[in-house]
Amino acid sequence: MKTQLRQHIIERLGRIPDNLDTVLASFTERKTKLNELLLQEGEICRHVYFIARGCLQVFVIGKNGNESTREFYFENNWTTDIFGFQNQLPSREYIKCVEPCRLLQVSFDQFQAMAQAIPEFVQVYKQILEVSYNNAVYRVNTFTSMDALERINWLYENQPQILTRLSSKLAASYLGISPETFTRLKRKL
Amino acid sequence: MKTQLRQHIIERLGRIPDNLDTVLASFTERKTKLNELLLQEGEICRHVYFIARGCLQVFVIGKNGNESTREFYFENNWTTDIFGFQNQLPSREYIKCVEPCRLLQVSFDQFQAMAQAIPEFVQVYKQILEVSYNNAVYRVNTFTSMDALERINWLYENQPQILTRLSSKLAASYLGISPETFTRLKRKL
DNA sequence: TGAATTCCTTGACATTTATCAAGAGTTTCG
DNA sequence: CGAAACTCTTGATAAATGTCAAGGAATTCA
Repeated sequence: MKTQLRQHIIERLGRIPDNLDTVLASFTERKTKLNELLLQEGEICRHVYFIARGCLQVFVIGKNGNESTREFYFENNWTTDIFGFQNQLPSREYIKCVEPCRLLQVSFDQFQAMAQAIPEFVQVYKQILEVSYNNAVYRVNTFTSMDALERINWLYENQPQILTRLSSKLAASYLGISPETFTRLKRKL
Repeated sequence: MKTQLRQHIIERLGRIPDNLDTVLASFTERKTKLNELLLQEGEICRHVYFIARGCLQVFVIGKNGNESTREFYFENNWTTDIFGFQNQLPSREYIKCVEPCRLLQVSFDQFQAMAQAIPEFVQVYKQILEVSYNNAVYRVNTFTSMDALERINWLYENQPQILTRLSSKLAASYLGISPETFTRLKRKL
C-alpha cells in the first residue's frame, strides 16, 4: 500500500522529495469493511485518508432521513472533513466506505508535524484544496443551473465511475434525486 | 479605501505584518457602476478583488438563459475565480457588481510576487481558501438535502443580508428557484 | 450455499416548482 | 424630473420530481 502512496506523491510533486520516507512513516495502514463509517455527524474528524483501494462516500442526512451525497472519492484520492479537521470542530457530514477499502491514514498531530517539517507538503495541500474547492463550486453550479436529466448527462461525461461502479441508489443520492426518478430518467437518455 | 484594507489585514493576522505597506502598494483602487461585469465566461480572470464597499455576484448562465448565483460577496471580502486565476484558465463563471462598488484589485503577477515575498500572505490565502471551500460544501449540502422552503429559512438565519439588501430576483437566483416561486413561498414563512 | 436483506423497477398518485401572461409598482439614468 | 426599463406579484396551467406500494432480481454474509 505504501508503494502506492509513494508513487502518488512522486507523481504529484514531479520528483522525489527529500523526506519521503519520513512522510510515509507517518501513515498507518487500515482495511475497512463494506459500509464501515469513518466519520459521523457531530464527531470531530481525526484523520486524513488516502485511498489505496475502494471508494468513500461523503454525505449528509436530511430532515426526512435521506442520505445526500456531496462527493465520492476513489483510489489515489484524499478524503477528510477538511474544515473540521483543520479546526478540530465537529463534522456536519458522514464518511462511509461504500466498498471494502484499503486506506492509509494520518492523524491531526502527524499532519501538522508534516506541514511544519516539509514545505512541499504545504504546497501539495494547497493544490488539493484548490482542486477540491473547484469541484465543490462546479457541483453547486450544476445544481443551480441544470435539471435532473442534464445532471445525469453531466455525470456520464465527467464521472462515469459513479454510474458504472456504484449502485443506482448511491448515484441518485449524488444527483440529488430519488432512486425512482433516476430509474425513469435513465430511459430518456 | 486602503485604510480599510489595512484594517482588514491587521484583523485577519492578529497583528501588524512587516511588509504591510508593500502589500498595500500592490493594490489599485477601482470604482464600478451598477451591473458592471468584472469577468465573463470564457475570459481569464486577471485580478483578485477586495470589496471595500458594495456587493459582487458570482454566477453562471444555464442553457435556458437563467442566471444561477453561486455566491454573493459583500464588504471586507475577497472575490475572484480562484481556480481560473491560479491556473490562468478561462472562467466558467461571471462576476458582476450588483451594487456600485469600491474595489481594491491586485493582478496575477503582483499576487504571485506577494506570495513569494510574504510568508504570512500564503497563510492568509490558505485560510480564505479553507473558508471558501467550507462555504461551497455547505452550499452543495443545502441543495441536495433541503427543499426550497428550507433553503429560504436557512438563508434567513445564515445570510439575511441577501434577503434584506438585494432584490428578490437575485435572492431567488441564489436559492435556485424562480422569482415567482420565491414570492409564493415567502407567504408560507 | 441459502436465508435474509437490500436494490431496482413499475404503477398510481401527490406535491413541488416552472412557465407564461399581465398589471401595478419601483428604480434607473439621461 | 420623467420616460424607459426592470421588478414584484398573482393567476392559470404545465412540467418535473417525490412518495408509497409491491414484486422480482441481485447481493450479502453467516
